[in-house]
Amino acid sequence: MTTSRKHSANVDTEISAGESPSGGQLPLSQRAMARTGAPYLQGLNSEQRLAVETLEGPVLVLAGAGTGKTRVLTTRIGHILATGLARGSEILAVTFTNKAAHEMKERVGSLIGMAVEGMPWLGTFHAIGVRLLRRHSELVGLKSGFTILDTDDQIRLLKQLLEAEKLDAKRWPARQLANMIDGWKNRGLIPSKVPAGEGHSFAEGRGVKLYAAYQARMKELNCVDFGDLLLECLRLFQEHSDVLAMYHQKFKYILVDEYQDTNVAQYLWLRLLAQGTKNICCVGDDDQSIYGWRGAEVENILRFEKEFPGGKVIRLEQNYRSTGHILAAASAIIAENKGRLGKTLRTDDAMGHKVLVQGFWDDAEEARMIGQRLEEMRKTGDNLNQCAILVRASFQMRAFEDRFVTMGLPYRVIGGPRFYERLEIKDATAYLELTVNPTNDLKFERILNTPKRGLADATLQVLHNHARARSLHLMQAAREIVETEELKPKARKSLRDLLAQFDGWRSHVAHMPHTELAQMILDESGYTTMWQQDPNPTARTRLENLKELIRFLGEFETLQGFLEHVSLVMDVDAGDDGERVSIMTLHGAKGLEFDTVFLPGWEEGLFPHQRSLDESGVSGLEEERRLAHVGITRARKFAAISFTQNRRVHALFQSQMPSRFVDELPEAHVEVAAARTGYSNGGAYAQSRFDEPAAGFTHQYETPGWKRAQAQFAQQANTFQRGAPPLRQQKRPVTIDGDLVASSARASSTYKVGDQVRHDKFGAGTVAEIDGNKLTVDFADSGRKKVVETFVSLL
DNA sequence: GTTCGCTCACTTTTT
DNA sequence: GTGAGCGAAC
Repeated sequence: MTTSRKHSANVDTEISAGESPSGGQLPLSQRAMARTGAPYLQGLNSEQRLAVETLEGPVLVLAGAGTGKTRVLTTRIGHILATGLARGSEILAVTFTNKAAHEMKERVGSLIGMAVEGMPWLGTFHAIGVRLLRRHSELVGLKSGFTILDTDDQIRLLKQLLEAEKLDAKRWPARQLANMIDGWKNRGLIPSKVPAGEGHSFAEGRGVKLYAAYQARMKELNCVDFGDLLLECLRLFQEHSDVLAMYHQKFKYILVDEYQDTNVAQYLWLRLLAQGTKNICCVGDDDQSIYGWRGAEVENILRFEKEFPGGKVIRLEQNYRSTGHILAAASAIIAENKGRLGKTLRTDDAMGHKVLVQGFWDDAEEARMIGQRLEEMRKTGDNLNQCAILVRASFQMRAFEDRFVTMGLPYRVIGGPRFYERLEIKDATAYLELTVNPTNDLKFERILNTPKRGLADATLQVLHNHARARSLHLMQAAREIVETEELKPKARKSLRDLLAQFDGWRSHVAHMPHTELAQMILDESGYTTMWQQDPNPTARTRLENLKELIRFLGEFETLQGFLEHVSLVMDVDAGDDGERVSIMTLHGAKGLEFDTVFLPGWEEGLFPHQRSLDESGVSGLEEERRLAHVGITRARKFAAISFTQNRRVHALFQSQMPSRFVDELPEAHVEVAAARTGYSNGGAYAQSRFDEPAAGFTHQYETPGWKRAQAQFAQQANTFQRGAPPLRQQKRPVTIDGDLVASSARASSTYKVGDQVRHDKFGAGTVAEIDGNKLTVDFADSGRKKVVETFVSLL
């Protein structure tokens, strides 16, 4: 490190003075670069610089925690572009998450000052997969407008298949089948390639047959699931060598982020593409591979040199994040693992605080003590945003939430259900999707009777039969059915009304702003009303979410653009401010860092998790250990590990043993928290049972006072967290809100023909027609438009 | 067609 | 202890 700092300093001198002692040792090209100015290379250490500049041939960058992995990746892209070796469109850069893709785009952009559009092939495996498939859909038996199934749709489809096979849904749950199929897809196996015997575990050996049926059905519906986005690409490349050759030509450089998380399918995909230039650079850390359970193969990274002949391995071992003791503790733990490539992290930072190890009586005490510590920190001015509690399993979060609610300590839970996984958001997008694309049967099923309109299973059955007999999609089948006597009058009318509504909405797609159309759809369909009338307190949040959805929709040009995005990008950043402690799982914390990290629940059976040990034995244990390593390395300045003697496991209290990982911590870098009464006899780590007279506390969880506090907090949190609503209502027109009734039902409009109105987007205009809450307005600048009245104001 | 109540399972989670 | 999902009763 020191050498490289000197080194970059030399480059500086060289530019100004034109001479340098080390200048002569540098390759010409690099000296030239330094002269023309390669500011992005400055500040890199020698390892990083090597990783950036080794462009030819396969390279594996083993980037330990906090060693500047993303920096290397983005600088490498910048370097390729700056040296003119390839254009943005000739670089394939893949990540796992959208978040990572975004970050990379942003950082490359600011590094090079280049437009993001210049890198069309920077994205997630799945996003790039879609892109490839859309281009060549016909070659894999799809039509270009194919849709992507989410997990919900997938399960729904599988359920139908199971039903058709007359299999007991209870004995053979669709979810299990879905997992099995996903597993196969992760391994790049199409139905015919599944090893004999594997499907036998499901439904008396019908597993593979069901998989094949599922694939066939998806083709009929012109859709794919997430796994297919890769699998179908593989098939495309394997069966159409000309297409593959084209991409070999195209992609001059390939970069892969988080390589340790790739599954077999992704590996095969990469290998096929890398056969072209062989310039593939994989960045990853075998010590941070924690996704084995969802198909990631650490083997991919361990075997890199074998699989990519001539490949170089570059290790980044200089850690810029954590202080000495923390790094030493993390290193000692991971050193226990056998199957690893091996790295030695080092830091120039001070030793800092030792890692604190502390035992507690139970999870309530654990939460209380951590809460207390956080409170003290807050009082002394520490930023709670820089503090995190990282748990192994989400049920552990509860104790902390309960405690923090009582204390009034602000916190945020990261990793709950994603925005687009919420029921109301899925329902709403289903309506939007159907308006644009009436052939999406799974979405049609989803909303047919939501809100309740008397169109349940019986009706659906009729529609299904008709659709199958005449090979129509459900919406079309419905159209034909309402013309017959097939349905009871009530259902028939209800269905006819629904179809008419969709026709109405569809007629607006072309000329009505899509946010307004979306609002109209949600109002007229009765969906908003459904939640407004729901006495459940969660309904409020759901309405808020719908509002957020409309707002988010506004960030897209068109409805179609939005929907395409939604199927792949499953998250919206809910920008919330205010200082809060983060509570999240260890998995969720990967890639993040905090000044202070609490690691509770280090107990045998919980961490390492029993199930991990049972199901995967030693490799399971090693993955858990990597998780421990990930956890500790999240901390910059302070890490506190704790365990409890007693924990509620399911319903009952269990006596717990400290995790074996606790004993693997190096004595020299750990401080065992001394309980106030002294624990020092016995040799075990502190049991702070006597620490604090727990008496009064245990009961308070049922007291009315506590419940009140909780309710109050929840309310506050609601208004506070969701923040803007009251404010936003004043600033911009209300979209969906508690008091907005299904607006088309409202008899009279507040406007009359001839009124002069203003619209945010279209400017001033004159009302020409009124239809319920929809106005036809002649705008001075934009001509005649249909708009929803809440979007305009009187001039 | 809807609602109620019983049973079951319960680690991690992205796209 | 709790929530989801399914089947049986209204």
